[in-house]
Amino acid sequence: MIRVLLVDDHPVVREGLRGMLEAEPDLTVVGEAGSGEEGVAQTRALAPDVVLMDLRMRGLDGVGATERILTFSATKVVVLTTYETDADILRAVEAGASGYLLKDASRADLAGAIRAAARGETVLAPSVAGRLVNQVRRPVQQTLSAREVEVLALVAKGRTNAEIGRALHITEATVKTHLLRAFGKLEVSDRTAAVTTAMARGLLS
Amino acid sequence: MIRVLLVDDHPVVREGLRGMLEAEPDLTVVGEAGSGEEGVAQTRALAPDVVLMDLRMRGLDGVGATERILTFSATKVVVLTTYETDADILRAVEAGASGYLLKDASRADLAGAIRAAARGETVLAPSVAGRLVNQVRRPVQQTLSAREVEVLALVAKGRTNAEIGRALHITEATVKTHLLRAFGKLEVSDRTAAVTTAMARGLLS
DNA sequence: CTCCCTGTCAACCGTTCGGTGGACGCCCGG
DNA sequence: CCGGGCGTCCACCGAACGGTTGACAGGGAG
Repeated sequence: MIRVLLVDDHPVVREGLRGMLEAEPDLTVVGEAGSGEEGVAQTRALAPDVVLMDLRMRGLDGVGATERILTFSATKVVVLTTYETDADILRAVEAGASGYLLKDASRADLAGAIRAAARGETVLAPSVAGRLVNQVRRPVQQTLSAREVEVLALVAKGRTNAEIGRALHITEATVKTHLLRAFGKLEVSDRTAAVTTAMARGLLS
Repeated sequence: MIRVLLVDDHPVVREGLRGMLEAEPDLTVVGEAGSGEEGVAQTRALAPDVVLMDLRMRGLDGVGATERILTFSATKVVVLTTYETDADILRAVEAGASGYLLKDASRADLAGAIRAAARGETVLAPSVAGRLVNQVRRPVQQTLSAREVEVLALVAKGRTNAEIGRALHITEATVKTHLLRAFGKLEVSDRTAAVTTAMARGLLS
C-alpha cells in the first residue's frame, strides 16, 4: 500500500485527487495540506511514501516545500500543476522532484506516476519532458541575475532607463548595461520582447 | 433536489467537485463535460438547474459556452475559475453568468453559490465583487479595438513599428496612431507598459 | 442625418533606446 | 592565482520611439 500526502491550496483539487486515488486499491491518502508549510509539517509527521505537490501556492511554494522535504526525508515528491512554464519545470526538477504532471492528467496517469515514483523512478508528462529536453539542450542555462530581474521588472512597469537608475540608485548607463546583458541572455533585441519572454519563462513576477 | 452539470477540462477538478457536491443532500451531479462544446450539448440533453463552468478551456471557452447555453435554456451558469483577471470577470458577467467563484472556494461556498444561483440570485466571490465594482466605477470601459490588440501583440514580440506596419500592410504612421490610442486607453505612456497592463487585464494572448 | 469611433495616413520634433567599446573592482571557483 | 561572471560607470552615435496636430473615409448609434 502506497501512502500519499496531498499538498494543494485548492480544496476542490484535494477532494478530486483523494477521490481518484482512493479508487485505486494499492494507494491510500494519509493526509492533506493546504500550503507548503503545512505540507512540510505533515510529511514530517506522517512520513508518506509519495507527496503530490502543487507548485503555485501562497507562502512557501511547491519548489521550496520540495527542497525542504528532501532534506530530511526519503519521501518522493511528484509535482502536479496546471501550467508548464520552462522555469517552473526546471526549478522543480532541480529541487529533486520525482515527477511532473499536469492537472489534466487522467486517473491512470496519476496512479501510474505515483507508483513509478514510489519505485524510485522519475515520470514526466510528455509535453513536460519535451520542454525539459529543450532546456538541457541549451548549453548555457540562461539565468538572469538578481539585478537584471530587478531592472526588467521596472521596465515592465513602463519606466525609462533614467527613472530606473534613480529608483535603484545607479546611473542610466548601468541600467543599459544590465538590459543589454539581459537581452543577450533572452535572445531578444528590445526591452518589450525581453519583458514578455522573461515572463513566459517564469523569470518575472 | 438541485441538478448540477460540471464543465471543466480537468478530470481532477471534476472529480473534486462531484465529491464535494454529492456530499450535500439537496444537490446532485447529473453530468460532466470536459469542454465547452460538450457542456453546451450536455445542457441541452440534461437540462440541469445549474451549470458549474470553468472559464479557461481549449476550444469553446467558458464565456462562449455560457452565452450559447443562455440562448436556449433557463439554466443558471456559475463560473468557477482559478484566476481572476478583470477582463475575465467582466466577460463572464456580461455573458450572463449568475455567479463567479474561485477554485479556492470551500465546500460551503460552493454549495451556497449553487443554491443561490438556483434561486435566481447572483453570487460573486468577495475579491471578484471588488474588482467588478472597480470596472463599473470606471466610466469609460476601455476595450481595445481589434486592430489595437493586433498591433500590441506584435509589440509584445519585440517588433518595431516599421516591422509591424509591414506585417499588417499599413504604414508606420498608422501603427503609431493605434499605439497612441491604446496608450490612452490603458493609461500608460510607453509600449512596454502597454503590453504588460494589457496582459494583466487579460486583453492580450 | 449627424456624431463619434475606428482605421488609415502624414510631417515634425525632442527624447529615449540600442549598440559599441571600453573601464574598474569584487568575488567565486578552478 | 587567474579567469569569468557580476555590478558599476562613461561616451558616442544612429535608430527607434513618443507626442502632437491634422486630415479623411467608413460605419454604427442616437
